[in-house]
Amino acid sequence: MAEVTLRDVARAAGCSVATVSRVLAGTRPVGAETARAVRAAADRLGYRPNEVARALRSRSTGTVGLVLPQITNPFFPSLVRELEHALHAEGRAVLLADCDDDPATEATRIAALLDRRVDALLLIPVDERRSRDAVAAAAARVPLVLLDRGCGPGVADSVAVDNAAGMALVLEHLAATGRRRPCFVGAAGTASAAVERRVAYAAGAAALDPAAPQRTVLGDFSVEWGRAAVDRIWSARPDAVVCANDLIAAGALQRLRQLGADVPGEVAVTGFDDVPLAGLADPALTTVRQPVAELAAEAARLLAHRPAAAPIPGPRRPVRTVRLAPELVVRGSSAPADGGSDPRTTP
Amino acid sequence: MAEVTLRDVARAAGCSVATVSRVLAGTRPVGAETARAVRAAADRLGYRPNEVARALRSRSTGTVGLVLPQITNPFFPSLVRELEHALHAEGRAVLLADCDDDPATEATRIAALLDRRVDALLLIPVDERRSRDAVAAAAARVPLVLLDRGCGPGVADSVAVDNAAGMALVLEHLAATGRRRPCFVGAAGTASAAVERRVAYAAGAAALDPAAPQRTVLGDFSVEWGRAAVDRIWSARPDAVVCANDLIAAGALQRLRQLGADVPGEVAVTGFDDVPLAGLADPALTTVRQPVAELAAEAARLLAHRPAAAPIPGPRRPVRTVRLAPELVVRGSSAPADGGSDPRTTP
DNA sequence: CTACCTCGGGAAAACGTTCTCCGGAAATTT
DNA sequence: AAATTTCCGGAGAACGTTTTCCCGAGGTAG
Repeated sequence: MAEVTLRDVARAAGCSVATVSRVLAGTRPVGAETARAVRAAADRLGYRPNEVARALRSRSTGTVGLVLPQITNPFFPSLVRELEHALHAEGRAVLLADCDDDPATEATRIAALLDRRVDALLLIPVDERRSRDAVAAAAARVPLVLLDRGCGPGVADSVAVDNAAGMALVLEHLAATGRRRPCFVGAAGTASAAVERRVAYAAGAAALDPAAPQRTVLGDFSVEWGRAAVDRIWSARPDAVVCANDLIAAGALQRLRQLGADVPGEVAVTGFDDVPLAGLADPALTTVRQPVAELAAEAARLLAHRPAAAPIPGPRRPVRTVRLAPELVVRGSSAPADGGSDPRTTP
Repeated sequence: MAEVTLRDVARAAGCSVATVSRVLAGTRPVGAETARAVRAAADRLGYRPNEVARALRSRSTGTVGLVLPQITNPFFPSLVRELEHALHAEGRAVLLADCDDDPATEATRIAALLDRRVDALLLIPVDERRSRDAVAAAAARVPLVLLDRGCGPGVADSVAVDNAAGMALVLEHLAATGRRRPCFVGAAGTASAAVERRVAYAAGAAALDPAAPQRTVLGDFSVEWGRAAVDRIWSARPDAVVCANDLIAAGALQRLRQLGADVPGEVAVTGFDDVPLAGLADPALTTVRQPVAELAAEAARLLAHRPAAAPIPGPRRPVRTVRLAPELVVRGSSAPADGGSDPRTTP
């Protein structure tokens, strides 16, 4: 009773293994009579196909590797969730790999997944530059879609939010609510989200007021940096602190409160990503929401449409890049100083 | 160049497939000369064993299924991370399944993982009662360890924090800092963490002051419920709100602030789990830290020591239950009303 | 009546490992 | 010196599918 195989079902149904396989996989028409008998037998014995054997024979494991920098980054869980659901809906399973924010670990994990013969990889690269080689190598072996962050031009298909558009939304909102002396707290390094957001800020701020001095400080995507950054900029008394993500913003908010600053009266604070804690901060954080569900759906779609590994490494197929529109979520942390409530404000 | 197999290596090394396998798997001593030749050939060709074929033949996929209720619950990511690292360190890969907090989905996911022939399952059950059948069935087929939440007595090995001890730490701390009229905001339902925490609260509160009336309200483990709960209890003016987890506590804190209550001066608030946002709340949340790394290590250890599925379903092996000691993390939300700072306070 | 399809079904060859036999050579024992 | 053990290595059978052949029966067309 330990393991019911095709042979057992065949024996019970009084036909050959091939026939059973055909009935169950629906791979070729089979006589109605036999089909019923087979299905009955399979049912009665509680047959469950061995996915491993199937994978070996058909050279497809029905498995997708999901590689991400750090599952503890609060932006990822909801993304993982959506991806898991999208893939499971197609009958594919998800092999998860956490890279500890380390490119070397990332390379190891990718190799392990390839050894396991994943059909495809979904990958959020740790670093735009230092992840490139491993990613390019992997992309040559299986369909691969980059998520959320890019990895150099032409390396692989990718899906991400339009960071520039998001930053523009923030700046526009701040300008519309009378903020005139914004200041940017970003992340250094070559991670594409970091780069795109700081470039977009610089461009947008300059467009709004070419005369204003640009005040920008760079650290990493952490709460600690948010706290530290405030100490570096508060002396200039900005009336808005634009942060490169919600973690930074949460840290900034905390420190500003400690310093006795009035948010949003004296200074507005904005984030990026709309992670769960954004709504819980006090005041609740105005931020840019990433369309997580669409991101996941689009990634799954790209995978499905990526014709399996080319038999001969022919002319490099052009990579596809999808940019999704973000949405501004206005909350208390950027309410107009005059106290007028924005209709879009969420509790 | 698409796929280097044992045969290719054997051909290149001038020996048989069996020998190559033996050298590479170190499964039987092989002549030094041949071994070198084989390794050289494997190296030169860039041979990588096909894990799928290996799995089929050796009846072990080197894969563990990780099934959890909702990856978006902020307590899980760090647990997932630790588990992933512990398992990858043993060369096992993690198949992730998210159940959307639904027992039916959970059953589906478990079945899918079993079809994929996972070597073992790590499972955080959605619900103590409604998950039981599926879990018991799975436990009969592969080694299975329950994490964080139980699933009825004798169903499977389990590892969890000692919720009673954690709740006792909280009550003791509150009593020591002069709180006399605590009130409990818990979660209804049969999830074991919910049950254990509310039972422990009731027991502990009664022990501290048998005369005091027990004030307890029950909802679920969400921020929204935390907010709503405050409206139900604030009229009784408790001097401490003990919450069943950090999400509830975060909601409670938020609502109390809206109501103009002074935390911690007028009322202390405590949580449970020590999720990342606990430290970010204002004031930072006093809570009970779960020893996540130990939890993961212990779970991995149980898996490793669980002798693979018994060939004959012999006498039910007694299940092992591990309870780990929690740690109280005192932060601002329960600072003594007199303003005296607790030495253990963390920023 | 012969020739040619179609249709349902079986035998058996893959897929890439691991592992059990087996056999010969060398080393050890009697 | 014969008998036994040890050591290396190869042939080939699994593992449980899918898929390619091939075959016979029945139908239709020439």
